[in-house]
Amino acid sequence: MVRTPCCDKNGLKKGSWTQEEDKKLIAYVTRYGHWNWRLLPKYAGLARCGKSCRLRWLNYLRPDVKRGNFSDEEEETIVRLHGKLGNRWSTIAAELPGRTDNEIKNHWHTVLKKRFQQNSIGKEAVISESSETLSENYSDLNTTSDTSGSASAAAATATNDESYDGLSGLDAYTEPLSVDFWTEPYLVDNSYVPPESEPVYFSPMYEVEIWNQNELFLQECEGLFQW
DNA sequence: AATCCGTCCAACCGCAATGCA
DNA sequence: TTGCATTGCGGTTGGACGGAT
Repeated sequence: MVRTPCCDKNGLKKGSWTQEEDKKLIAYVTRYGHWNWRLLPKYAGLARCGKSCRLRWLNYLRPDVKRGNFSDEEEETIVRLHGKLGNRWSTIAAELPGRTDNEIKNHWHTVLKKRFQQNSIGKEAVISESSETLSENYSDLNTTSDTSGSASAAAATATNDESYDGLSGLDAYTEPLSVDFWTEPYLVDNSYVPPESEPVYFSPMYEVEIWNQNELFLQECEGLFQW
């Protein structure tokens, strides 16, 4: 979606994720969990590095990721915690269920920071800078939030709704899947023979019958992914 | 209609922290 | 205790998109 797709020196794909890749990742993590991000893409039939898979799952595909605009309460929390903690986005994210550190970081840089800067400029004309603490600036934001930020956020959301956002692709669980999807991981990976030290029972190859007769699994997934 | 420009945000990168043999 | 592997975090990038010109 964003970066130009390319392959690195190891032949691993980079750039935006396709619907098919999302399906594979969701299907694998839902069933087996993320017991080892490094080995996961190999077992899941993905030509991605584990780091990329982890990021995609945590920031976008997890069933509990909240999409859409930030509420006033959420923005207030972000501003307050940022004033207290600084750029500790993961800690801030922990206080906002369903929001990821990446999402919060982006929202801060695109909306809240500007609001904060505008607010600071406005206040400089009235209050001497020396007497004003950073936290006061932040707390001020809570009562002066205008609608411009929300409007732009809403516009961005609308944009996302129209394009492929990965989540619409989760119709994977409501629309019939092709046989290819469930068999492709084996086709991709069948050249890989895990060493004895690796837990082969986490591999789809270990449960071929389940992956081929996936009706029950699909029903389980439908219950988990109701975006 | 075409082009420019600013905004948004998914994804990458590098480094720090943690786990484990 | 040490060194390697893995995970987690924060900064940054750059393409898509929409509005302005």
